[in-house]
Amino acid sequence: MSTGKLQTLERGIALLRLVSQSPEGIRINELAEQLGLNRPTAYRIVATLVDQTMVRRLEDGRIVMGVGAYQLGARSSDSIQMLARPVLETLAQATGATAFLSMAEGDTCVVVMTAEPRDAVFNIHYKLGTRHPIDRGAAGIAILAARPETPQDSEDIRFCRANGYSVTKGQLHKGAVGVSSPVQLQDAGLTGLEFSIGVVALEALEITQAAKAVPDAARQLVGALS
Amino acid sequence: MSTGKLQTLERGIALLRLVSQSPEGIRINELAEQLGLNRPTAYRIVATLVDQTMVRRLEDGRIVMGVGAYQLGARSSDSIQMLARPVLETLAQATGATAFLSMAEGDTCVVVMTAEPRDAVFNIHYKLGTRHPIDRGAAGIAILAARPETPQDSEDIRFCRANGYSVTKGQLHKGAVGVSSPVQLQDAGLTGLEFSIGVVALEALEITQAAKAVPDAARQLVGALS
DNA sequence: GATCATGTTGCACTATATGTAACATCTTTT
DNA sequence: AAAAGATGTTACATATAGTGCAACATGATC
Repeated sequence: MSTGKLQTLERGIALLRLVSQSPEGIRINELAEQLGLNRPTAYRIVATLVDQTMVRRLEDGRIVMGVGAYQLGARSSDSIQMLARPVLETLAQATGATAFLSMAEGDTCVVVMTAEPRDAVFNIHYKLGTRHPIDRGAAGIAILAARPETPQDSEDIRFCRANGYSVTKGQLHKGAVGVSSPVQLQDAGLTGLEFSIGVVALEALEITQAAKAVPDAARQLVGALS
Repeated sequence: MSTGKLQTLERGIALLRLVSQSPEGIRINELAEQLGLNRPTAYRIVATLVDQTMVRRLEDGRIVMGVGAYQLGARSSDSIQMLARPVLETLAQATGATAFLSMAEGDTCVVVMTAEPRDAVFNIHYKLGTRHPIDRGAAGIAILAARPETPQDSEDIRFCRANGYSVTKGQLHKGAVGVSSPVQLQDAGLTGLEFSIGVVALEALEITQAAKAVPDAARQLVGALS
């Protein structure tokens, strides 16, 4: 193969992905099978990744993610935030409300980044790192709406799926209104990362306007990340 | 080479590391130079990693971390927390105080995980994701103490470096006492990831006991992560 | 005590990654 | 405006690096 992709590296990353999807750990045999490699090959990839602290082996041989991967992720979040920053700023300006980027983590929804409008007299300060149950608040609803339909989906979720944005009033805080859209990274071939972007404000929020600006911002972000 | 490590994969990870240390992006030429590869080789590695969304290329060619890396990191944090959990639980039980794991992020210090003592009447609830300036509070001080000495180091930092743990009273909250130790991952060959572990309690905290238990927990955690 | 599952190493083969050289753009210099 | 320099990218021949087979080691299961 002259130019093009490096097979060994591709396999290594693929293996890393598989490990990351197995919080309880995964065995070499299973890795080999799932990736269509033979055992020795999988073994060598694992050995290399262990050496680099990207994965670790538990006492019984199971393989789990390592500190190195965590480190890379922490650093790359900076890079992502650099991209998201302008989108959030614009959104905050356009709507006059506090813009946020949230992310699913298990059954909770975490605030990853926020931007506040420059020239508003009052605005909501949405604390970084705040967690809510994923089924409450506009951000979580938007993320749920991006998942495959289920019969138990709430009214809010179905609304969001149909219209491209969620609206919630007072679900997280009395008097607070939120509008949010999923960041559809699946469209860009990314699965397993669930973000939503949106705005939150006092009841004065102009929903009609936000209902345009928010999905727009979501699309922009997908573009920027792909 | 019969057994042993896979060169291509090693190089790929090394490259990924370098990129992660360059928030503003890095050029192929520089990657090649720093890693001792020739340009085509670096190019092929980058092409492969781009394909896997581990890195992205900016319009002008610079290379930055991608969403894939973020994803892996997010997942591996679960795995790390699984390891840290028992250490924190034990620490909380032993001291009767709320135990925490914190991490440096720029010039702030973030609470990553906590454990509360089972049978205490009162205990402090330390909110996940809380951020403080890194130079205030026991956790941040401990992290600073693990860094190379500087002339500007505060009294608290020097104390921690000398004794292996930091003690602060009321720096973050009136009446709250914190004891913390750095998680010395450098010893395990990991650089760039700065954690500290510790406890926080009302003034009643038995500092002598905590001063033993906390550094101990830190050592355990280093062992578990390496 | 035999069979199976899992982790690990040796070895011969060749597919895979490599380095050299060359080409394509795009800047900067003269 | 041509020339020289960066930078990104592709072609091709070579040999090194990765592969698969087979075998061995260990522990679990029957």
